[in-house]
Amino acid sequence: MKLEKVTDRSGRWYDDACGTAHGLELIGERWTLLVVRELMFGPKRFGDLRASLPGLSANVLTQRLEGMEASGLVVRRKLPPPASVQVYDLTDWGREAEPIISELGRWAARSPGHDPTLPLSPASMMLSFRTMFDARKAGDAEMRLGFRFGPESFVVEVAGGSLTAQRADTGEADVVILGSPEAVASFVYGGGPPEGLAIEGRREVFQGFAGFFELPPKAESARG
Amino acid sequence: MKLEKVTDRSGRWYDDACGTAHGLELIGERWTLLVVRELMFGPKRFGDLRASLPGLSANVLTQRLEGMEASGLVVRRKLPPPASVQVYDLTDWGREAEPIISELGRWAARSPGHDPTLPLSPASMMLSFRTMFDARKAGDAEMRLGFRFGPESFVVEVAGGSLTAQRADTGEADVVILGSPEAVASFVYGGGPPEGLAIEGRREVFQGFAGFFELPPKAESARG
DNA sequence: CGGCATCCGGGAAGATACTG
DNA sequence: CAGTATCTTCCCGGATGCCG
Repeated sequence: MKLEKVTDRSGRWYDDACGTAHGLELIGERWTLLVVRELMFGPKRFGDLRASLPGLSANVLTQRLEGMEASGLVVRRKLPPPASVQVYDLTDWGREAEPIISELGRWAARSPGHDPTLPLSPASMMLSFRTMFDARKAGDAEMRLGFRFGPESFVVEVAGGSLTAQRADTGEADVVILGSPEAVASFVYGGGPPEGLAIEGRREVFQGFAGFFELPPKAESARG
Repeated sequence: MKLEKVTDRSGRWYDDACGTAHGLELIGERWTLLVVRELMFGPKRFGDLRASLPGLSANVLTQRLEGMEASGLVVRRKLPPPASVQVYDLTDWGREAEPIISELGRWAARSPGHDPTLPLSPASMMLSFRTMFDARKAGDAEMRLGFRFGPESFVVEVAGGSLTAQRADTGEADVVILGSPEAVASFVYGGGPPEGLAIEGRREVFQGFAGFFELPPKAESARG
């Protein structure tokens, strides 16, 4: 039976009462944390998850979702008619894993081996805004930006020294940016020109927004 | 050659510019983060690492240490004579992974499936103090506690609403606790009597110290 | 004994093809 | 579209053995 496989973890686990070890048992398997990342802005369908994680094959995704459902990270839900499709969503507790993702990302951005030119999913891009936002640089600026990555759109709001990002319609934004997550990252973090982006509305707002972020310095690798 | 194996990650990696994904490439392999945890309080020898991670076999530990050295997490160092033994130590950057360990532990402690009766290493115990310390509960208390787990000893200091824990001689402590990490955890987090512990010095200081910690409430597993 | 290489069995990951 | 079935490849973990 399938349930046995999910719960029979004989030998493969850490036998360690440390919370960190238990955390690794929950989200330490390959791909699991990236699935959490992709669900962080709301439910997704099986196929959408596959599309945003190109290296992940269908059978492994099935296994991961089963395991995550069994440990209470994820719920499988049917959208109400007329959609009537099945989606996967994080539980409240699963969504509370965001600080882990943030800390991991913040730390790894300092790695000498980090290659920022690889593909980037929309959810990654939005999460990185939350992680890398520098309230000191933003001061008391207030702005609302829309981002459209193909069919997915997000609204990012800066106000009172904090930043929020949500999946939402870009209707009321001061400026709307259309393009790929990679192009947005290259502009905001790379400091280059806004190549490959279509910008509708108050362009200078986006320019100012880009000044609220700075990649941390690379770590020296050979220091003890 | 061996170096090729370490760097040839073709196909097995995430191809994702997100910092989180890169972080998983660095510390996402099985055991890696637990090795970091064990080194968090200072260098250790190969055999000491094995002893504190019972499920980890020698060949896998060798592979992990090689990978961690290659990515700049760990340095291999020879202690000066007369010790003249080889030890592994975290780099500064490697030590900065502590927030990841903390967040993961804090989050996982809320898991319904967490079993706090499993074995616990001294380093885990000390890290959990750093993670779970509640400054509000400590107020302006000041104290210095020594912990002796077999050959390893630590000093924990509470002062000014913050807690520090280091590997150090227990000489100048107000109270010294001798026993197993499991017994300490059971007393501090479980709220039971101090069974299996020998307490030298001001017993009431340890009692008060235990009041500075509280496990967070378990998460509801079936909520979206 | 500490550190590392080698061999082997079991199992997880990845690719592809297939089904409702 | 949402998975399942199958097959291959590679990793994990245990045992053994080699050198200092």
